Parts: sequence; C-alpha cells; structure tokens
Amino acid sequence: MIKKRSASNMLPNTLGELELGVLEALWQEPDLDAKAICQRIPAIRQPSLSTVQSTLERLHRKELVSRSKSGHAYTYAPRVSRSHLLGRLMGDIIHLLHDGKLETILSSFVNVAADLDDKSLADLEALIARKKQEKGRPQ
Amino acid sequence: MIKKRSASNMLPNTLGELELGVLEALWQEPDLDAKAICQRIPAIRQPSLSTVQSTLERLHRKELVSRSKSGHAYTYAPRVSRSHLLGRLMGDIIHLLHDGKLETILSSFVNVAADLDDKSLADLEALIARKKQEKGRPQ
DNA sequence: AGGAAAAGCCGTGCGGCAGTCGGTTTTCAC
DNA sequence: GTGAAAACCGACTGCCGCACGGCTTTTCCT
Repeated sequence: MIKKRSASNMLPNTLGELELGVLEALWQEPDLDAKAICQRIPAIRQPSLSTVQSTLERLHRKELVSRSKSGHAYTYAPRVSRSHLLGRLMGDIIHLLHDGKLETILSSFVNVAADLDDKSLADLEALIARKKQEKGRPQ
Repeated sequence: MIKKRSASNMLPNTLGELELGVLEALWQEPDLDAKAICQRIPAIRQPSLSTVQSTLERLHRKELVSRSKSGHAYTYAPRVSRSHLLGRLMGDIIHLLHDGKLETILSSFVNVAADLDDKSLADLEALIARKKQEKGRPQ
C-alpha cells in the first residue's frame, strides 16, 4: 500500500554543482549569454551548451537569474547577490529547524563565526552596530 | 556521450521531511526505540514501522543519531543538538558560497537576524562578547 | 528447549531533481 | 531565401528520500 508522497525534499532551493558554477560566472561578470557562460565553466567538466542552457532555464524558473533577448540570444544576469542568496538559504534552514528559542539560532551563528576568524567577531559587531542605526532606532 | 556524474548534489547533508520529524521527536525525548518514535510522528502521515526504521538507519549513517541495543530493540538518541545541526548546515552553505570576503558572510548573518527580531541584535552582541571571552583573547 | 512475538535487515518501487545531451525548430543576419 | 547560431523539447541517467513487504534473527516466556 503506497501512501501519498508528501513533499519529499524539504530544501527545494538547494543548488546543484553546475547551477552554482553558472551563478559564480555571472557574479564575476554579469550579462553573458549561454555560450559565454559555458566557456567560463572550469575546463575539467566542460559541459555541452545544451546542458548549460538547461541549467540556466532552471535557474530562471527559480528566479535566481533574469534574462532578456538581445539579438537572437538570451543575455543572463544574476537576480540575487551572493550574500542575498546566502541569507536566503540560511533563512530556509533556520525556518526548518526553528524551535522558537532565539538562543538556538544565535548560538549557532556565533559557532559558525568562531570557526572563521577572531577578527570576524569584531567585524560582526561593527555590522550589527551599523544595522542598528540603519533600522533607525530612536535614542 | 555521457560524462561523469561529478557529485550531482552539493548539499549531501540535507534532511528529508521524515528525517527531520524523527530528529524532532528525539530532541523532545531522547532514548526511544523505533516503535516509540513511530508513534510520536504526527498522526496525519503515520508511516509504517519499517519506514521509520529505514529513516533511522539513514540518520545513523549520517551520524546524526547514535543507537545502542537495550534488550531486543535499538534505542536511539540524537548525536547532535538542534543548534549544532543548524550551525553545521549553515557552515556547509557558507563553505559552498564562500568568496573569500568575510563581509559577504557577516552581512547575510545580520540580514537573517534582522528579519527575526530587534532584540536579536542585542542578544547577538551579548553572545559575541561571551564568545570573545571564551576564546581567551589576551589583552 | 520450543515457539511466538518483536525487531532488524534487505530488496523493491515510486517520485522528484540535477546533469547530460541529441535532435528539431525558431530566429536573426546577410 | 538561406544558413548558422541559439533556443526549445524531450529523453535518459544517477542519486536520494519515502515507503513498504517479507524474510531472518533475536528475545523472551512458558
């Protein structure tokens, strides 16, 4: 007896390797067509043009890239910045594992930050301070 | 001509829905056997015992749960805390999208935090301060 | 010891997604 | 118009999580 499938994958926004490579290329240099992107993919795995096109199509469906016809070819550009995507993916994960306790989230933030660098903590503090001002808190 | 497959999925540590449900149950109450876990899964999708066992097997392979025989049944316990797992997944994503610039990571941290709560910024600051001391920075 | 009940183990099938490409159709440029 | 380049379409592969059923093994009770 086979039951309903009920949304097997909880993180539908994960990226494949080629998808990431394509985004990487577009972040380095926006407004490229499929062929140009194809040439910028690391030479080891030189996928065919069709493959890159499918990938771009998928990225377009996911609204991670925008495109516009220029001549007979599409020109693609990233729709999200690297840090925007990073924040989005982290937000997804947080939402998935959220238990209501803020402390859970925050401590994992700091654990990750601590792996990187001492200086990162100072930088993080500075960013928080800036963010506070941007949010325009009175007093 | 079919090329090598080259690790299609970049996030091998993503969780399925049932896997997460099982972990959720174990976080709420550790040291359960498969049957007990099965009963604690939301009633709407009551999977069979075998299914839960498969899932536990997968989680065990991923080293997210530990198990030990007690009597005739395995008793399972979570191997990672919620926040630990959260940090781990975030670390994976960060590593995946890292471009060398610390600012990219940190600003996405703050963006996520800002979505939650104003108070979270203050809490985050407090945690950073604590973390600094834990790391025992001289001067 | 013997046998039933419970748990584990294994193989199977489904569904979805990314990667991969070949072949066909569209489109622009000359 | 004709031809090349790009888009489009559809197929197939591999992987992973979900979901069971059935066979094997373990356990425990009498």
